[in-house]
This record gives sequence, C-alpha cells and structure tokens, in this order.
Amino acid sequence: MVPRVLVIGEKPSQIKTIANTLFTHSSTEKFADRLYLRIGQWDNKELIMIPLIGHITTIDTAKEFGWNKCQPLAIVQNSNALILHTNQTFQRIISRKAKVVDELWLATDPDSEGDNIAYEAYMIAISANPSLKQATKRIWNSSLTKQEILRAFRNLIPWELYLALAVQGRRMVDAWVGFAGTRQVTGTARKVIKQRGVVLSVGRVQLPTLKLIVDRDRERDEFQRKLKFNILADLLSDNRKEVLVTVKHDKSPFKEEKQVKQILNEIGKAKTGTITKFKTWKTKIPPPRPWNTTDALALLTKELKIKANAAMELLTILYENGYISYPRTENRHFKDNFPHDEILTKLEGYSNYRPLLKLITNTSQVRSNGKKQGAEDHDPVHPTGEIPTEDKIITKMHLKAWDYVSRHYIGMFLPDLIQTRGSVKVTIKEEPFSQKYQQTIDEGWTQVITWKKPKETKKFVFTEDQIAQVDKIRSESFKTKPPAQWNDSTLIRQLEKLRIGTKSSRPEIINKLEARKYIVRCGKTFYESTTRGHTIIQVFEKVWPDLVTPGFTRMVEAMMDEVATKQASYDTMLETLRGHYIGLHEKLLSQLPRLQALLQQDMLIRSEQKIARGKRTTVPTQVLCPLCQQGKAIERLNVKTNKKFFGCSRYPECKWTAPSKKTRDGKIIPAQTAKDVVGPCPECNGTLFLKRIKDYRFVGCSKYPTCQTSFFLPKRGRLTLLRKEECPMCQRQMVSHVSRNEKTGESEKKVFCVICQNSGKG
DNA sequence: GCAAGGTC
Repeated sequence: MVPRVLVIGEKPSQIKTIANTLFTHSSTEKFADRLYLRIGQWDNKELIMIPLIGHITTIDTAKEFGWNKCQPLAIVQNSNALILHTNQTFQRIISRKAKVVDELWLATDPDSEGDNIAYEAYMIAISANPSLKQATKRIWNSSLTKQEILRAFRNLIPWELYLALAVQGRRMVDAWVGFAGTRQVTGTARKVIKQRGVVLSVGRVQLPTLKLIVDRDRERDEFQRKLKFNILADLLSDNRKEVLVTVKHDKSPFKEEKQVKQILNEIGKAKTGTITKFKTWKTKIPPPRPWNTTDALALLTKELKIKANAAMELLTILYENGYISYPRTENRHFKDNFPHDEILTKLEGYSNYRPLLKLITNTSQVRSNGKKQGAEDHDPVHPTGEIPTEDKIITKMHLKAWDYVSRHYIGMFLPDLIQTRGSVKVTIKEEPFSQKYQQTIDEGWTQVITWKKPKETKKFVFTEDQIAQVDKIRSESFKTKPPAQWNDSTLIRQLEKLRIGTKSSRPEIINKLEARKYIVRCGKTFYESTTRGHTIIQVFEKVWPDLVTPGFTRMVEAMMDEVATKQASYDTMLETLRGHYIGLHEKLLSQLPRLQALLQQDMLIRSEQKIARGKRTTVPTQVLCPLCQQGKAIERLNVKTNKKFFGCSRYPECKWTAPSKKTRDGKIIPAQTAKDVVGPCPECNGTLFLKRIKDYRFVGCSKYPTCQTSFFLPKRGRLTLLRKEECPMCQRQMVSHVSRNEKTGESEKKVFCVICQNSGKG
C-alpha cells in the first residue's frame, strides 16, 4: 500500500493551486461549508490536503477570569488565566485524518505566522496520532509557481518548533497587554463616562499608531506661523517687452523683513544683471516600481478619497472575482519568468488600453523592478488580464480601483519619461539669484500613469556672461505652514516605515481607533485626535513610554528572535515579559486618579457637543451675515465631522456657511467676512468669495472642490469690493480695480462685475 | 465586551 501523507495548507486558494500542480487526477471531499479536502497521488504517495483559514486557535480568558470576575492584573499574574479556543471544524478533520496517515507535511505560508499556524495543526495531529511526531516535515516554498511548488515538495525540510513558539509568545503578550490594559482603563472610564458599553482599548499596535496622530496634533497646536520672505526679480527679453523668467534670491526664504528691505534698497533699482551660469540637460525618469499592498492602498485612498479599509475591500472584491492578483503582499519584485506578456495581451481586450499597449516594446519584464520583500510571498499587486464590467458586485468604484491597478501595471513597461531641464544663475549687483525649469519632451509612462504627470514650467534661454535686462525686483511674503495632518495614505506609509502592524492589519487599526473615538475624521481625508485619544496617550506616556512608541514592539521582536534562534526558551520569554508587564501595570494603577480626571474633561467637552447637537447652535455672534447682510452668523456643529462652522441665522432662506478659523488672540470667527463675500454661487448653494492663493486672486465657491465655479481677477493692483454698487446684469457686488499703467505710470481705476465682467456703466 | 495576527 502506498504511504499516506497529511498536507496542511494555510488557505483554500493555496491548497487549490498546490493540488492542481501536483495531481494529474484528484478527488475532493467536503468537510465544512465551502471547504474541501483534496486527495491525489504524487511521487508514489497518497496526499490528503487540508486547507485551513488562517489560525486555528484564538486566545481568550478562562471563565473564572472574565470581565468583572477578577482584577485585570490577575490575567497576567495567573498562568491559568489565558486559554486557547480551538476551532472545532479543523480540530475534527485534522484528528480524523491524522489517525489514518503515515506522515505529516506542514505547507502553511513560509513565514513565522505560517509556522505558528502549522504548529496549531501539528499539536492536534500528534495528539491524535503520536507516531507522527517522528514523521513531520515542513514545506518552504517561496512562491506558488509550478516550478517552486515542485521544488519545495521534493526538498522537505525538518520541522522545528522555535519560530512557532516565538510567535506564540508574542500572541500571549499581546493578549496580556490588551486584555489587562483594556479592562483597567475601561473600568476607570466607566466611572466617568456614563455611556452604555463604552470601551477604551489598549494594545501594542494601536497605541503607537494613536501616538503618531496625537503627536502631529500637538506639533500643529504649538506651531507658530511665521512670516517669511522671498526676493524675486523678473528678467526681461532684450526689447524689455516680455518677462522671460522670474528668478529668486538664493538666500530665500528670508526670516527678517529688515534684511529684505536692505537688499531691496541696495539693488531695487538695478536694470541689469549678469548671467553667471546657464545650463540645460535631459533627464530620463524610469517608470515607478511594482506595488505592494501599502503602495496600492496609499494611491487608492489618495485618489479616490476613501479610507484605507474601504480601499482594501475594493481590492479584495476585485481579487475574489479574478480581476487582480492577491492584494495582500509586502513584495515589490516580479520574478524573472513572470508571464507578463499573457496579461498584457489579455488587457488588449479593453479598448482604452489598446493604444497604450502598442507603445510597449518589451513584454518580458517590468522596467523598474523593486526589492523582494516578505518571506512568502505573493507577486506585487497586478491585474490578471480579465476585464471587469459593472454589475451587482462590481461597482463604479471597483472599476476605478481596477483602472488604477491596471494603468500602474501597464505603465511599468512603457518608455522613460524624458524631460529637458534648465537652470540659470544671475548676479544682480552682487546678489545671487537663480531659477530652474522643466519641460516634458517624451511623456513616456506618464501617458498611462496620468496621476504622476510632472509640472511643466516655462522654458528660458540665456548665454553665460550675457547681460540680462531686469524689470522689477520685489519681495513676496508667505506664512510658514504647520506639518500636515495624517490621512490614510500618509499614515499607512508611516506605519510600514516604522514596522507597526502588518500589510493586512494596518487599515483595520485606523478603523479601530476611529470606532473607539480616539480619532475623528475631519473633512474628507484627515485624521485628528479627540480629547479622549489625547488623554490615553498622555497617561500611557507616563506609565509606559515604550508602549506608546514602537519601543515595545521592538522589545517583543528582540525576545522573539532569541526564542527563534534558541538563545532563550519560550518559558523564559513569557516570564520575562510577564514580570515586565506586571511592574508597568502597577504603575498604571497609580495613575488611575489622573486618568479619571482627564477623562472627566473629555466628558465635559463631549456633553457640550451633545448640547450643541441637540440645539444645533452654540453661542450666537454679533457678526452680520456677509451674504444676505440681514441675519447673524451663528456657530454650528457638523455632526459628521465634529467640526464647527458658521451659518446664517436666517437659514434656510439664506444658505451662507463658512468654515471657522482661529484668530491670533484665540477667537473663533468665520473664515469669510463681508470684505470677501461676492454673492451666492450661480451654480450651487455655496457662496462666492474672494480668494488669494500665492499671488493669484480669484472669486471661488465655498463648496470647492464639489463646485468648481471660479473667476480669475487681475494679478496686480488693488481690488476692493463695492458694497453699495450692484451689477445691473447679475445683481452681484461690483469690484473696483486700481492699477498702475505700465507705460504712463499713472494709476487707472476700473469698476466691473467679477462674474459677467459688466462695467456697470452701460 | 478586550489584543494582534492570520484568513474569509
């Protein structure tokens, strides 16, 4: 009789691939809903393959250590507190089959988590059939290609427990910290927060993530906007008719206005400068590297303005329906023999891509391959070549996500982006100025990866030692900006960089923090910490600084390494970290009064917000509505974003709203005033108001970007809204524009309507 | 009810 082997896999899709590779004839046997054994002959053996669905066990507290049944710290102090729950479906099938086989092959993913999953299956198998202990092997395949599967199944490696035990240790420590910490903090919170079922959670990964957000808010709160200055000079053509380029002083930005004035005094009237250097060159920029999960999520969250979790769901649906590859991968490297040409040929079925695919000369490999990352691992995220169409499952959003994945993939085969660039250095009365330009010669891959099209700037030509004509030397001022708030895209990139969480868990971490009310989304994309989130970090920074920085994860990782390399035993790991945690939890106990006091403040703020929500108003102001000039501006609360804004007291007759802004002395006022407001937007319910971005001035809609109505105004000259004059054509405010005539030097005044450009006189 | 990590 041929020997029988039990093969354990980590997931159904993987077992299917392996079975299809090894077996010429095979049979299946259903053992649970949508789960099948695969049985077949290979290498004179009968292989029985069982697909798992990730871990078989979960860690829980024993009954007598449930909520409110013991002190939270008892979970850590008592070695019987944590127990393993085993999934009965897998327990049953593994036990049953283990009894009838001669060998056990563990074919879970080739990484430490995979070893731990294999260990769970192994413990069940040897308890059903102890003789398997001597007949267990591990399969370590670096990918799921036919060749690699065959290689791995012919080169079985010895089964060792160390890596699995290291992960088991990590799982136990995570449970201690999470369970004991969460219960202690939640217990304290419930003395103050009388909401039903409120839970404040604590964990090894969520606290460092929360700290990132809290720290950024702290930086922004402390940030002092400072005025800085650039000195600019316009270089003219020889006939002085046209500005060729605006050059910037090399020492810009200046901090001191005094210094700027001094320089302007010295050189302000200069009419010429000497070109000291002028060069041009060509730059080739190769296509971007392949996407791993983080890259794909970062792009989709940014472009589609959705959460990381939502982006992950889009990718999962596309994967499950066969349109893209497995979306959870750390890898940015396509292997050499990857069948790119098959996929590219299939993509020709989509007419939008056909002209782009014709630009490809070599379909055998991508032009900028990334690094191989992750021990398993799946290929980078790519389309399968199947073309999706809109139906019940595939929505417009799925199609958009698929288009990004496909375009990024196709772009990786296209020629380089070629730019011509130039730079000039010019000395005006010994003061150094310079400027650069870049223009596209060949769009290359940006024809497909359109979201990465570079900015074009105006080209200029000079010769060295040429005397350049200078028009006006002037200064511009700007205010420094605080560091930006985190969004899904920047946050998951930072988490990957700091090695916090995993490719699969990162989007969920952000969701969890939001569900716990530690952070809120403000606007559409940005995250901000709540008072509650702030409080948690404040207390834990005192109690256990290492837990709120990636330090604790590093410590756990170091211990795991010691166990995996046999320098420490599993028991040593547990006892070391148990002792460590007990000490810190005791410190937490001493901080509970402080935590309670801080949460009280959180409650005060929350109850204020509740009142605000109930009445839908807060303090009425004396500010006249800038749009209708009849109602008063009233501060209101956007319930969705928790952000305050101003609206007109005559709502719904007057639909004026404006975001709130903080003045220097800390007052909250509407971001628009009567000075800026032009009138109702002709396209939507918004308000048109004067906007200034850099040196551009225009009239824009308050509902931007939803409504993109805008009218540009002259770049120079003084603009004043004329409150008392109304346009006879469209009944909006007129504008007076005072500018200097370039030729005569006299000032000219024009009065016109910004919307219909009517002069008002005719 | 709670963590973090697999997978669906």
